[in-house]
Amino acid sequence: MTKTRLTAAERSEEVLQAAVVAFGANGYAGTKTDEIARLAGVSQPYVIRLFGTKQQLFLATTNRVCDQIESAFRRAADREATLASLGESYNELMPERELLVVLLHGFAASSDPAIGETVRERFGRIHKTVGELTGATPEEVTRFMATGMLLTVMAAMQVTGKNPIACEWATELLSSLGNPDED
Amino acid sequence: MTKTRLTAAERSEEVLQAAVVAFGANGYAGTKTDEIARLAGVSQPYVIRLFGTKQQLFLATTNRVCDQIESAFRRAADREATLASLGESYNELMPERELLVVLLHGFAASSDPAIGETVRERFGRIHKTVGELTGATPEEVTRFMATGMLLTVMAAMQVTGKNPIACEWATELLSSLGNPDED
DNA sequence: CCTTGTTGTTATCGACTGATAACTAGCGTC
DNA sequence: GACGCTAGTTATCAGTCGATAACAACAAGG
Repeated sequence: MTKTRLTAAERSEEVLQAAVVAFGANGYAGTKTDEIARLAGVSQPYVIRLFGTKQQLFLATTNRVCDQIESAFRRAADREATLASLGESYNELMPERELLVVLLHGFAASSDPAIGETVRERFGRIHKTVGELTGATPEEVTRFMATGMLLTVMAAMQVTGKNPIACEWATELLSSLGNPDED
Repeated sequence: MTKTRLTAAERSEEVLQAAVVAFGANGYAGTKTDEIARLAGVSQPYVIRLFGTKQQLFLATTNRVCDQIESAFRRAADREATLASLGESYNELMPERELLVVLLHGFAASSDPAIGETVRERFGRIHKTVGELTGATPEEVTRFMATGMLLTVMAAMQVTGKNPIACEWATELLSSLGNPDED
């Protein structure tokens, strides 16, 4: 457990992973840089120096999360280019509940101009990517995104993911997602 | 513009309306009680004394917002008990973008146990209410909620509501909501 | 008009929190 | 094996923010 010295890039990567967890749990305004630092095992000022600003760290975290979501969709489309296939990749994403939830916190922090701009751009990109990957109709893509938002919100409410909070409506709702009348 | 003296209940009501605006704009952690106070035209300590705690004020705000959403749905069902009718009431809710967005901020703040519990309870209630009011199948209700979440997220991103931020994907997405292949 | 209860304010605390500055220490290299 | 560069720390500030306490002003009743 001796202090392992890493390059700035490597350490930034670790901090970014910690940031996903921390921001996912408490959102942009609700997360202190000190908590991220503790999760990453470094000092709080160093976190700031690596990313310049809490805001920039959040933007980096958001972009990283969106990259991961998109690449998960790409991998799924690689196996089978259907909405159903991409939908299954949600389950692949779910275990790390934070991924989706960080995005939700980005939406919530949209009143900050820089965050709003980033988040709109990334959401639009995901929307476009899903359409291109599957060749589905706009209506189908929109419904897919809608379902995704519902799952994201439920993840934020902690009724999905590992050890979810018990909730009758949640289980009922999830089961009614399993059998859509078509697809 | 002389100081109008109100009863505590009346003033609380005004503060609550200000809280909807403020929390809707910046979320739970991102909003300062002082800003709510300024919006309501009273001093910050008085806001605290009326509600005890910032958290309790947020809970009151959340509950009030959910009440308004539910009653909007009830009014819509009173006119016509279909999902399409309830869906139109979204447009009625939209002008005050904040209403939906406050709820989103509640989801985002679910890591706070008290907020999480409240928000889960209220979301489940809305879900149940929609089902009861329309008699739609669980799958239909779920899809309705999913669409609602998508609209809520878009409201948070400021691409809907009065003077929305221009966005190609947003207009495209909204138009594909207008013509679902059935209903 | 004076007392009393309720509305509302000003003053202020104490904890927090992002950011800066200045210093320390490991690692390669000539 | 000193030098220099980059990784990382400790110390600390300056501004914020929720909350408390003490006080002020207004209205109603006797």
